[in-house]
Amino acid sequence: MKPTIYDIAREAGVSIATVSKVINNTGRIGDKTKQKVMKVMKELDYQPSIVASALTGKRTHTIGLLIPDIANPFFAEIARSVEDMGNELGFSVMMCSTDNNIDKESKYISLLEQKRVDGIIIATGTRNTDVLQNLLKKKLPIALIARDLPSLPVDTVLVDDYMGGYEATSHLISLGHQKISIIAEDLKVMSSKERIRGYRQALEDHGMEYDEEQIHVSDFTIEGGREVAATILAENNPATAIFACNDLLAMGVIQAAREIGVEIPSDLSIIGFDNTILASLCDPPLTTIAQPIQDMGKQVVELLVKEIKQEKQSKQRVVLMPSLEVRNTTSDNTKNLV
Amino acid sequence: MKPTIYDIAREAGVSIATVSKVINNTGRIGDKTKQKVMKVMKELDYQPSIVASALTGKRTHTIGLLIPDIANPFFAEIARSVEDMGNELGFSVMMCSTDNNIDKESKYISLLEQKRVDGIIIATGTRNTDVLQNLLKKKLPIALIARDLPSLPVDTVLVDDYMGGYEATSHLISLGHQKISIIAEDLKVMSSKERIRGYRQALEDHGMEYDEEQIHVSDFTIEGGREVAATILAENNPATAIFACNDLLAMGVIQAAREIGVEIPSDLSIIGFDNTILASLCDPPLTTIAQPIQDMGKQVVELLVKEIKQEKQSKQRVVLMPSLEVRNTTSDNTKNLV
DNA sequence: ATGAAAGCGCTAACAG
DNA sequence: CTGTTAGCGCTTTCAT
Repeated sequence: MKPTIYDIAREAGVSIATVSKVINNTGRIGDKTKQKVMKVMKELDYQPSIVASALTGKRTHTIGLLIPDIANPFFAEIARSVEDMGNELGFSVMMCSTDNNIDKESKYISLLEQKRVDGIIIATGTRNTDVLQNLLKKKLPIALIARDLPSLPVDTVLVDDYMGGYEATSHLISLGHQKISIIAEDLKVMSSKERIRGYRQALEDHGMEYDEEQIHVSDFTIEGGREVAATILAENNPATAIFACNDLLAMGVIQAAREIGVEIPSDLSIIGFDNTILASLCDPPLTTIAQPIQDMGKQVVELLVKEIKQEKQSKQRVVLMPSLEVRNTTSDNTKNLV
Repeated sequence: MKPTIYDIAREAGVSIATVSKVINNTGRIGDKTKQKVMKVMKELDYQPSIVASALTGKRTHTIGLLIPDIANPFFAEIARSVEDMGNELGFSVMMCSTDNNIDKESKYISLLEQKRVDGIIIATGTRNTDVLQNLLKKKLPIALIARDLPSLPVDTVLVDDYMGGYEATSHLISLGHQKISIIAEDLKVMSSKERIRGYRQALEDHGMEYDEEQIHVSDFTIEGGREVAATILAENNPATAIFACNDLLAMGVIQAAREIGVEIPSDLSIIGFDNTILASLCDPPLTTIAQPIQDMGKQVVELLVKEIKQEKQSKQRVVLMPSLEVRNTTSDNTKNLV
């Protein structure tokens, strides 16, 4: 069996209270006893049980990370930065892929509560406000990343989606495109709405017409992007540029274009969003709006941990700026220059 | 405060033992009391504390997953399948990215022990046999995925790397390539050795010369692949085909080739290993050796959980077959046909 | 400076 | 069929 605090106490000839104190470096213990206890702990390869410690009201030092899918490069990258920062601050992270499914989400959250995690970071897109509201009531610290729920008083870290949408569209416009389609993820999700708003504003600022018809909705899969793009390209007088609201969608657009022989970027310009590893590897490399993933992950964890340690009273929203990453899927709209 | 078993007991007018029994569905309890208790649990939104339950010797229903990097698509995909299967069997997974760093690995393992995880799945590549040996001694269930440690009696799920190396090389040979380089991950790691052995055997079976000079070593990063490939392509009479031991490496090779104007596949054929999402998205799409990731993840979890539940006595090795996925980075070696 | 003891929320005999 | 009770390993007053 694993040695317990009793074994250490016995072996060191002290009480368990003393051992506990040296473990936690609390109270006052003589230097000799301290050394002695530490020595015994080493010898017996003793590891305090976090489970037992948590039962007495201390933290579990574990946080939950709710994301749509860990196999999605964008979220995998977020997960990595969350894990790194969490680890640095002494927290392990439990991963929960919800597929944006409301049931899975609830189930996972309930599970995390049972396991008494110290806090939860949420990146999933469901508009599951009730469950979150509930968490809030229970005082379970939560923080949002890459996701916005303005109605909820929670720490949030995200990119300025409106700005991103604006920049993406402006880039396309500056290249001479007159008909620009947008493929959004989900009209009900805030970030999606904001990107569309940015798209619209850019159009209007440049005196171009905003046409509802050009708004297409898909999900966050390659397949989804492929299908929608196929529809768009099959139109009579198809758009010469497509703004895909995430890189995965953009991959789908590239595939769809390739399938019907549409050249990128000469026949069709494409811009994505996220700047995942895919953007630099696909063919041709994708022009996209970059999110500062590392920074975002780092900041949510910091916020959440402060919340956990009750080192702060007010909730915060930190909005980071996205940036345009020009690669090879966008170019002058030569067709219209003829 | 969260309601405890005492709250339920009081509210339902029974003892905590009774409540415990209805929670775990053990012992015999009258139907009425059962209903009553369940009703109260619902009303108070009671969730049994897994922490407390674990302290009494029951499982934590949590497993650790040690991988080099969750942001690496191959491991992210593994993680997803592990998470899904784990979830299905009632286990949460804690993610641990070690960067193949021996210290991080030890630290994470120690942490997982403290948190009393029920078992650990290991996919990291360090030859950290001591730590594992230790785990084995402590009877902590562990299982290996995509990784082989023949000296250790542990459940293992992997692909036949030798076969994969053989197929990859044979494919290249069948295309007429006479000079084939291989970029391996780490000569000390079993899977790497096996892939090289397969490469060598294929060469010999086809009456071709095996040349140590053609074995190059890198890591598992794009950058690493790029650098090594640059070296290879800068040789006097460079290889006409490269077998990159993982997809990431292959991405680097593609980049290196592009940088110096070497056409793929006409000037250079490339084959990867893993068949991650990258393989289908890069440009040109990568011919590669596919690992049945879903199946692998599913099977390790099953093995580990059986081990945890002590439903099996003997350790097992399951070796799955890889398969060749032909895409566009390999073609006839036309040069030599001239 | 150190120890005794109560208690965290739950499980598992053992009684009744 | 249900309740009493003794832990599980640790933290935390409160004495000494």
